[in-house]
Amino acid sequence: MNKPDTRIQKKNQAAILDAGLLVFSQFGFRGSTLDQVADEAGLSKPNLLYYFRSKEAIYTSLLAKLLENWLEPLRELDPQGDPVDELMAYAKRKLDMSQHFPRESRLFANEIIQGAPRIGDVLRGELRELVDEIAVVINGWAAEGRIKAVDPYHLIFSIWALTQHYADFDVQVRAILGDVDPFDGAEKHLEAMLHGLLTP
Amino acid sequence: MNKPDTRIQKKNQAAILDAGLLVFSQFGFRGSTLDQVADEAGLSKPNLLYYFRSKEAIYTSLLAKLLENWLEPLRELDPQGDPVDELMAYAKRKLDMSQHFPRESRLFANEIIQGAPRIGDVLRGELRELVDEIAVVINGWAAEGRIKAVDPYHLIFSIWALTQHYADFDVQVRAILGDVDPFDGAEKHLEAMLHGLLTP
DNA sequence: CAATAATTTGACCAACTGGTCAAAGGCAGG
DNA sequence: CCTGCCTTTGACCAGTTGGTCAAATTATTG
Repeated sequence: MNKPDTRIQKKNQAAILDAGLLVFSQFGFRGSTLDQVADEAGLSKPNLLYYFRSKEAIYTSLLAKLLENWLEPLRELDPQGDPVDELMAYAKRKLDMSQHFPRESRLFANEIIQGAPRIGDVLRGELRELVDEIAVVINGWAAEGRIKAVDPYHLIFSIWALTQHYADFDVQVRAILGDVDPFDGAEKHLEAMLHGLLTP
Repeated sequence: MNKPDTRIQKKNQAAILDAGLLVFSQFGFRGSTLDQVADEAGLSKPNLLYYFRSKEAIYTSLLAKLLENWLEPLRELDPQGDPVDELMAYAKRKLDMSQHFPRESRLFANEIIQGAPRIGDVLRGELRELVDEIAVVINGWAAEGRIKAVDPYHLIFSIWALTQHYADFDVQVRAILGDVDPFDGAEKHLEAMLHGLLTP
């Protein structure tokens, strides 16, 4: 029964999601209006609602897409690889996302700050399980003496915190750095931090 | 001309600011309504507006108070002290704020994510100057060989990022840690991070 | 206790909100 | 060119929003 989307549908749905991402990531769900999204997408409000059932539908559609990209890098972490390399690679992947998809990061941040009303289940379910698995791996590495003993959970938190900071607090970072590109120094600093934390 | 506030004024203004802090920190300025704040404060909406000119006035009043507490710990950093001790003390001060004043942290986060429309000037002015001064101090310490060479700006960012993460992403952190108190491990991890980053 | 000032409220308003709907406009295949 | 479907829109609606105001209520003070 699902007819494949026409060209026009694809284009407009993409435009709406792109506009929604921009608006929702800045003002959060409650602070955003359909008119803002419609303007940004270059469509009329009723036209938006022809493609999406409701404001909520646009938002949850964005969140769903986001969660995939959010969890994926975690899965790519290879227990067989070199500990420092693996964690560094993960951190860099996250930093790249902050650099190239800051709106996604801010959307996520907004949702969490609001209390994660729509993704709390994923956090307590899928995400937690994933992190638990990785914690086991990291503890294993530490037990083998391949890295220093660290709390794996807080290690992961610090990678998240630092990398997402460059997207979520972009305005503040740039206010302080002036013309210097934040991401130049960020990567080196991230390396230094992980190195100091992990290398025996 | 400024008559001192009566008991009733003090009580109600405090109630309004407390309610405003709760509401604004969760939903941001645009996502919050005066009715929410009024309910939370246990006052009627017109009564709110008897004490504050507008929604904006409540919000900016909160931001002003917040900025003081936000900048103060930075000023307490003593260039004469022991580098690692000083930075560690600063980080712990920030972590304590995240633990005991998470709403303030989230209010700040919301404002920044929105693009800091009301405090951009402070960021580019007062905050930037302060950070610049501290950067000089840190660079001095490094030049004297008392700490490893680090980018002082990104060092400060990582302290901010990590400490505020525990307040702003509280829901996510607790979703992952379950019953474990985040702030137990956080302080130790913060120490480990700074130690690894600073100790030669 | 009366008078004055501070506080609280219900009724109200214009603008905005998310959402509906019937009708009109456009576009493909025959 | 016509038919049928996809797309777009203007008009509209009920509920919410920030904010006003005059009147009522409650302190405070001489």
